[in-house]
Amino acid sequence: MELSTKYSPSEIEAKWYRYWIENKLFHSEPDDREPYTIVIPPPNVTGVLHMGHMLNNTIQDVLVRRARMKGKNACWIPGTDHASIATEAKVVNKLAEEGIKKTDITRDEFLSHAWEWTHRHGGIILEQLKKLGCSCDWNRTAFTMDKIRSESVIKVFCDLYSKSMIYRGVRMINWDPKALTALSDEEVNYKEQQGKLFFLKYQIAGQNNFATVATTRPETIFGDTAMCINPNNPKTDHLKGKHVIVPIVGREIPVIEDEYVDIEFGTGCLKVTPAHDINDYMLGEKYSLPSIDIFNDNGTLNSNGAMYEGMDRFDCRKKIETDLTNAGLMEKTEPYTNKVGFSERTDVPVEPKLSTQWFLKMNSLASPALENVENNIIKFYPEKFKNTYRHWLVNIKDWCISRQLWWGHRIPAWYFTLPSGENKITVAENEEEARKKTLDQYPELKNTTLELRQDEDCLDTWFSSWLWPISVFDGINKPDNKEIKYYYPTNDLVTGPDIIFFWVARMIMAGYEYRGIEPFKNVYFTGIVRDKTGRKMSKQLGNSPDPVELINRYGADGVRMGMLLSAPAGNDIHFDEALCEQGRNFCNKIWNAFRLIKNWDTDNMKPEDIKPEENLIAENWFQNLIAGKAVEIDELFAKYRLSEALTLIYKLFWDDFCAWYLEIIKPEYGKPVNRQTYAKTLFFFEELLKLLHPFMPFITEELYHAISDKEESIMFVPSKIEEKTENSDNAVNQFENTKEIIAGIRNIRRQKNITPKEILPLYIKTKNNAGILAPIITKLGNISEIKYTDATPDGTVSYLVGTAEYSIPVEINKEEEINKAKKEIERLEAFLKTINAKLGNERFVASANPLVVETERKKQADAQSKISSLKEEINIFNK
RNA sequence: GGGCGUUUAGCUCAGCUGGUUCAGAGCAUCUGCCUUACAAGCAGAGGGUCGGCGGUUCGAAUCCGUCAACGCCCACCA
Repeated sequence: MELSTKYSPSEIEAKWYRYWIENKLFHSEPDDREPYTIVIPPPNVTGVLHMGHMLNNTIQDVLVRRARMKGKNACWIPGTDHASIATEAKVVNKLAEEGIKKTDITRDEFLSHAWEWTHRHGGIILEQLKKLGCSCDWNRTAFTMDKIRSESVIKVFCDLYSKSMIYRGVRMINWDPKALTALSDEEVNYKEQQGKLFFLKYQIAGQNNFATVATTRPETIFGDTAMCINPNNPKTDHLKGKHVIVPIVGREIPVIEDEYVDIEFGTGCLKVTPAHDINDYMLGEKYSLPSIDIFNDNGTLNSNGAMYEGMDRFDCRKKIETDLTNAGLMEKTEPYTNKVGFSERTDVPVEPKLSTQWFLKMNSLASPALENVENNIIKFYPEKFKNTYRHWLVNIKDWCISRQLWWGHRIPAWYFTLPSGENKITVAENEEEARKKTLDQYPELKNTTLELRQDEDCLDTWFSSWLWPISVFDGINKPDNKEIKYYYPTNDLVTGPDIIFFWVARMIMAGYEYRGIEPFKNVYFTGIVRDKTGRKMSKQLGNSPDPVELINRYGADGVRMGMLLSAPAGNDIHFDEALCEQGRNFCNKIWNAFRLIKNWDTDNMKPEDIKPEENLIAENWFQNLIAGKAVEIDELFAKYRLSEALTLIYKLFWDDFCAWYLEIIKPEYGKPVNRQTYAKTLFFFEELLKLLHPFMPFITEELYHAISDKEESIMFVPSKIEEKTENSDNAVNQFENTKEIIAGIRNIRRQKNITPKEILPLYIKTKNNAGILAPIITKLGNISEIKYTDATPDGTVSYLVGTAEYSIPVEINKEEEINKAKKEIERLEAFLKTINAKLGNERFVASANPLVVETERKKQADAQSKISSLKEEINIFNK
């Protein structure tokens, strides 16, 4: 059989993914096996795959495939998120390109455009995940705005409202003047801005004197309803009890006193604008100040802005600076750097604004969420994120859940007016229900034409996401259904720490509120994917590689390995394409190991009675090695140290299996292999493939079938590795020692320019030869014979492994060898000195662990014995 | 301003409750090899006073204090 020396992934990947899907191998149904469940963090429905998704989903797939292989009923639920603000913004832009303004069309028209957009672009990302090899149960694909999920959201809203946990209130919120919506605190990013500090002069009422105020936002003077000073500030004493006049508008406002004002900052006078600053708002509440809103929703000034009405807030700032300067009311300006909040979605400065919004009370939801992370019912990996989590929950504020958007779940609240003229609200799952409820509550409305107007706003996207682990199993609408009972709580959640509040914390809250139990047991926080210079990957920088392009270039297995190698939990990953190359090279190595084994002459295999001794040793060694490694891998998985688990398997395959095991058992060219050895080798190869399968699903499935005829997919085949025994470590250690002996031979060959083909004898001077695996040394060292001697023979170069001395006859430079030995003696003597110091220290011998003392004694003896060997060697040279 | 975290080889990191010759791994680099599985490979080698200073201890990369640099989160003095 002729096989290319290079592994080519593309056809193989397509073939096996098709096979997995056609045979429904990812599909899960409840049965009597133990479930293992992951819900995907739903990506934006119209998004495309980026490197963050690659990392996140590779990790999930590794965990799912590992669980599946361990015999669990693994179920990975895929799906997408409607991403209300982001998607609505995209649709608005698209309509704008066609010359359509959102304000010119009806809600229904807009929504039909949005759905069309969603259907056109939706799900691309899920197709990309398939390329990566993700083993999601695609029959269960969910969408946050499909029927089940929408009904769940509405139901939960009504429920929380009926429990008085949802309320409507006027609050200072972050307003996005571009998206025309309220934002939650978490959706605002603060950035440093170069601006100016303006010193404005307010005339003191009834005097010809002025009080100066320092502000960064002179355009908000129209909303001023007080000036505030610190009662303890002597410099502003003269203002106590006075009134001042707001420039331009000429309105008189009181001077109030509060210690909130920083005496050191600016002039010690603060202008108070309750409608447009969160702190001023609090002052306004405290002193019952009126609140004057001066902005329209789009950030232009309203009629309270006098002659500036209709002007944009930033234009107004410039204009008012000029006007105040001309009027002599601008004392001065200074350059000033401050932090301004920007909308995460539209990147425009947010405007603090008083507005009527819907809120969810968080206190009662927060306490079980906090408690069950603190007590490790839900574990975080890495644990450090518990700190962040705790901090947020302890200082939690009510959640503003309404958004002034159309794309999303419309708030199920209906407004109506009583005959008395009073306005009322009914919250119900639909209009019909609302009508019924309203009429039940107000029988007097029965004979009127009751007009119900539904709230125009939508719910925050996260108000659907927080139900995700429940709603994907329809556990809100049908709390007792078979699926939710079987799959929930899920096992692992894999996500980024940036959404720990948005999503993780709130899912935990919803879990306890609606199921009375945690939604998942472990949370694995991935890092942020950065480029190799440490910059965050972004479209703007253009430093993010296209994941699909990477897969085409290196193969999905190669890319998966590249991602994982650099990704310890919680650390940012510095992504470098070189790692994908390493992954691809590894695939190639596996492929070539397969070629070697596959091409052995199995028709003329030797009968087992002449099985070479070295094969027996190698089989025994590798058997023990893999048993120990399997245990280590389990331990690493238990700690979610996937990158280390992969590295371990990588070295096991490459260094131990290929470089040592296969080299030992490899028959001479064209010669047949021993039958037993062959069977054993196939066994090892298949077990290695199984260990690798969660990380590299495609190549392992391909080779599992190609190496020997198999019916079943590798993904369900449990490991057949025997348990580690007490003798395992001995066998492994003995082999490690042998590797060093062989390395010594190779080293001498290299130093003396002796080709590996030249056969050499090896002399060994040792007190016991029990630890020496002669047949292995003979084969891999290309040694003619091994002779045990009492003294180092003349005309040889020697080296030490442990306490034994090995020598090979070569042409030598005595001077050089003596110097080498002297150097080594020097090193050993220095080492011995530190050990002697330790052992000579009574307090060490008395207080240290006896085992430690024992090893120190052994080190001492070893060093002494090595030194005497070397001295003897020098003597021989000097003869 | 408050909190959290990081700092170990050129790069990315491991080193768990101090003690296994503990200073490690992978990649990169250098040297020699196209040795019939694999040059996307093989065989070797070099490279670090574990961020600085101080302390605890018989013993510190590991524990404590402090300083520095970097990163993240929270708050947001107009």
